[in-house]
Amino acid sequence: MSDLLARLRGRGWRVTSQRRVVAEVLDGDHVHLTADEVHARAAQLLPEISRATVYNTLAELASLGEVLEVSTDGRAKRYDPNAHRPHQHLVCSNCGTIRDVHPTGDPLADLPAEERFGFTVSEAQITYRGLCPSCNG
Amino acid sequence: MSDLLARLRGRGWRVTSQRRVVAEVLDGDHVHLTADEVHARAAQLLPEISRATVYNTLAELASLGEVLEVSTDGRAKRYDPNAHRPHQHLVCSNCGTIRDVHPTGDPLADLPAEERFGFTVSEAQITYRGLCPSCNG
DNA sequence: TTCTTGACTTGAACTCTGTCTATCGTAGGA
DNA sequence: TCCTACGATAGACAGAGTTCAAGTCAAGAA
Ligand SMILES: [Mn+2]
Ligand SMILES: [Mn+2]
Ligand SMILES: [Zn+2]
Ligand SMILES: [Zn+2]
Repeated sequence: MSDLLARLRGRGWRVTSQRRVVAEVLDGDHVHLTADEVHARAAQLLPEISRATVYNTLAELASLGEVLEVSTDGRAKRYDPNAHRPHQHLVCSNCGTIRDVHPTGDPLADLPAEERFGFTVSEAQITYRGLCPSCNG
Repeated sequence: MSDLLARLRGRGWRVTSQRRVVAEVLDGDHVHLTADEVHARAAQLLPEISRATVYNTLAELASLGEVLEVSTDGRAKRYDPNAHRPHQHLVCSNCGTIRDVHPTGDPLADLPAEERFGFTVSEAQITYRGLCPSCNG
């Protein structure tokens, strides 16, 4: 995420303190925070940052392909900085923990032409569910 | 869906006019309505039906396994009467149309043990995305 | 360095989706 | 036909996200 700010500057973005702290909060592996979680952590670094700015920045980063929007349950969307290596998600049905996983093979290959209804299919999103070690008695 | 009411009666449910119209609205193939869409259609058959009753009934049907809750986007959950044959979903990225699809093979087989992080994995939900014939110029 | 300006940020009101609760109504058994 | 526990209702409430008018400031120009 460190050169993210450089890439954004290259695209003509103003680099503001708000955007810097959002980028900082989104650093790491297996990070899948909700917008309000991002806001809470950003506010520890920059107390006056507003909710609207966090929502705006996350939506912009997502539309540039710099972060992924992940909705595993019907609740709040989660924001994923691991946008440059394709992956899927494994979610604990009990506690909600999310891990990045890398299945073998091409998921699109399993959808035969007669099951495509004339669609141009470009992507397959897989959510694996189960119990994590802590929740699995 | 016609014998649904019989199954519910067998489980000790009271068969009310509200539950009848919800069951009627949920009949058909490739049906994936939101709760408020179900409410709107039910209200054409039974104008005084309330939003709360539709939400309650759908949640109960889902917990009995009679309908599926599907969340393909971060928006409203959709309710799927096709609960007795396992399937996945194909969604148009442009207009949101949803089709039931049946991929070949077992999706769980593609997740190797070293990518399971000690989880007991029981289910894989796949959302295929692309453009439907109408949206694909 | 200072000036200028349009992009960015803010906070509050607003929308959408879903839940809860107190009260009223009725399906179905006695 | 009567009883009553289960179900329905309206409206308040909550969580997630969006919108907007007004104020602020990053960064290029001079
Ligand atoms: Mn991820
Ligand atoms: Mn379906
Ligand atoms: Zn768990
Ligand atoms: Zn379409």
